[in-house]
Amino acid sequence: MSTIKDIARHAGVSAATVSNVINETRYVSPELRDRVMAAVSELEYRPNAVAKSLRKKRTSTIGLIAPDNSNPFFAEVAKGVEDAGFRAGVSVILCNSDSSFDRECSYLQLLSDKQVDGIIFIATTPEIDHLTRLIDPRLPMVVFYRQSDRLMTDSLVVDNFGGGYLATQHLIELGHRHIACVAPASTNSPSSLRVSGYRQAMEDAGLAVEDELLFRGDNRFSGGRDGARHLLAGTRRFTALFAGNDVMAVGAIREFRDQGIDVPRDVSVAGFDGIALGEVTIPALTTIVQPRYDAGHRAFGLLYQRIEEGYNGPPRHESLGIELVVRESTMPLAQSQKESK
Amino acid sequence: MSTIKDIARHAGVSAATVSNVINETRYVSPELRDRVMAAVSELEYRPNAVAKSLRKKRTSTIGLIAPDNSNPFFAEVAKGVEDAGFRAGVSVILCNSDSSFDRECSYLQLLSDKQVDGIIFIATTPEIDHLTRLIDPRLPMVVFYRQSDRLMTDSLVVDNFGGGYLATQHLIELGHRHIACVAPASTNSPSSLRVSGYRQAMEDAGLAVEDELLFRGDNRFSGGRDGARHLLAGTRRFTALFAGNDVMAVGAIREFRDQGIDVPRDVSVAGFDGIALGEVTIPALTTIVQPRYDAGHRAFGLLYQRIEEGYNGPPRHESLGIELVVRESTMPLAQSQKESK
DNA sequence: CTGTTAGCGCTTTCAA
DNA sequence: TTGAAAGCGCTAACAG
Repeated sequence: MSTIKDIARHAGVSAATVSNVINETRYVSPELRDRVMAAVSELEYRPNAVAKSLRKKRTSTIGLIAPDNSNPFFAEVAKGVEDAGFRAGVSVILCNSDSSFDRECSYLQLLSDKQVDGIIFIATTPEIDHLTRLIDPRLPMVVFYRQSDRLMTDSLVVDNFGGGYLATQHLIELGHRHIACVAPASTNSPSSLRVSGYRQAMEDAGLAVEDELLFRGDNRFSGGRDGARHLLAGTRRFTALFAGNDVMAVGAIREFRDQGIDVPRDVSVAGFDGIALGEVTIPALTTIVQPRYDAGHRAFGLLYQRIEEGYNGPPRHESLGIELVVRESTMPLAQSQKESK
Repeated sequence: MSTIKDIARHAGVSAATVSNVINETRYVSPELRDRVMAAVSELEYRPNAVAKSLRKKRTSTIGLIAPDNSNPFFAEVAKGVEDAGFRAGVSVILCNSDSSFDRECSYLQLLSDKQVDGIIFIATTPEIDHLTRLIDPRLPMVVFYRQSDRLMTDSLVVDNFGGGYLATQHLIELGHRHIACVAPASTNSPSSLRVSGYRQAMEDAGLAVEDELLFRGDNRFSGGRDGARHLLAGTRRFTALFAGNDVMAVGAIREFRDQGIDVPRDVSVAGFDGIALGEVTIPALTTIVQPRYDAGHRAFGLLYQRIEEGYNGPPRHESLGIELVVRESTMPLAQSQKESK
């Protein structure tokens, strides 16, 4: 691998000149420019990005910390980030936290040590203030779902409470009275806010939230299955289910089916997230759609403004729009159900 | 941010000594060690990984190039890579090629410029020999699904042909005679080998492969839908479908349903990949399961042996086991179907 | 046992 | 309009 010095020697110019023609950073006479270019292609020179980073204190790399890239929701967000990054010439380091506080810490440190230009952080632990204290506060960071006044980071939030409310309200309007809920076990704000929205909608409609109908599991297909199994094993009847996210909704629907319960005929199920998968499952999922790909894009944009465009103002808190999309997994409470339960 | 020199000064030792205590790279007397440690924690010193990389010619970073991280199959492989990397202290740069040759090139260059220690490449373009010529052949690389003698890279392959054969044979054994096929449009070897396996199984059973029953679309839910729509619009009857991958299978099942065709009653569908999703769809997917997470792990392992463990031998070509898992989306050809078609 | 020195490959003053 | 020189923060000879 040839270095800038090899090119300089080969072209009979100084290293500075080589650098200047490559980066178009100051005028270089046509003759020299040509000689440099020739040397560059002859020796197949490629600038060493590590050296450049050390010198410029800029790596053109950001980190993306998310719980689990194999969950379609995070995968779709990640794709938005990667895509925006690619266009802007910045690469993204993929970090799965596995919803573990320790792993979040490790990655935060690692990224900071690697001198990334910024971090996109989909946090799952509540102690986020502690986390950010781990790293230089000047390191640009955009956090999903958390907004803290003590935190000087930008954030991208979604109205989780409103979404939970909306989904539950939809179920209530369909005539359901006994509505169960499954949500991620983590006490992280996104899912608990969704559950709060569920509670509020129930309360506003004068319906009781029965503890037995509230299940917390892990944020995967299996979590949804566990929830459904648990609910079915309980003594309380229900005709509808609000799942804290689509993946759990799909898992729950499957478990219902395995136990002879049809969705939506016997139980209506509403999810949250709007992952692509929800459009093709049978039944297609009624859910609160949030823009995943676009969220990734916007998160990157926020970061980029600080990294490249010199924005240095106060933290910004943008919010993502959500929308109730009614598909096949919910339906009006049937007369037969009303009578039997 | 303090540097190693700050620590050295603060502890009254040389930079070399600081480096040596931090990296435990040679014996340092307890006194000095303590002083260094004290300075490190007082100044909250963190070594700059970029500087270290420049010096050591090692970045502890690898690149992962895959078509699309939001496709569950690649997502699950990526997770395996990331997880193995995390444990070994190497970070992974996420690169979506979007199945575009240009983008594969860009990323290969980028990664190489960034001095990554290795690349895991899930290639989708046939011109892979050209691609690898873009970068230093000494850069460790493990390629998925391609095995080229001209290529000096390690590879991880799966018996795509055998899998396609197996899935089709399963359909044939169920009594199906008119078996359609949808597969990714790319002429990349994985999917075309799967289709070849399908063809061979048909031929071995004395069945005709009808061109009209072969559809190529994109490797997403929508590709599967397109395939189903196309097949249904055609004049040829079919009672079963082999989909080149699970995502297309799920899309196809959904489209069938939208057009009043029930799977598996009216049409049996078999997929390929074994993504987690296939266990929870309704109907659950009959498919050729390949180890996704484990594949990522193993790919990383191969790379790591070259990066860290000094392996410098000839290219290795490992293969991943596959398995036919029969679930709900396939069933014996019903008498009624036999008569009507 | 530890410190000095050189240098990884690049960019950026500064000087000409 | 260009070159020389310094230096980003670290590690690895080499000396002592």
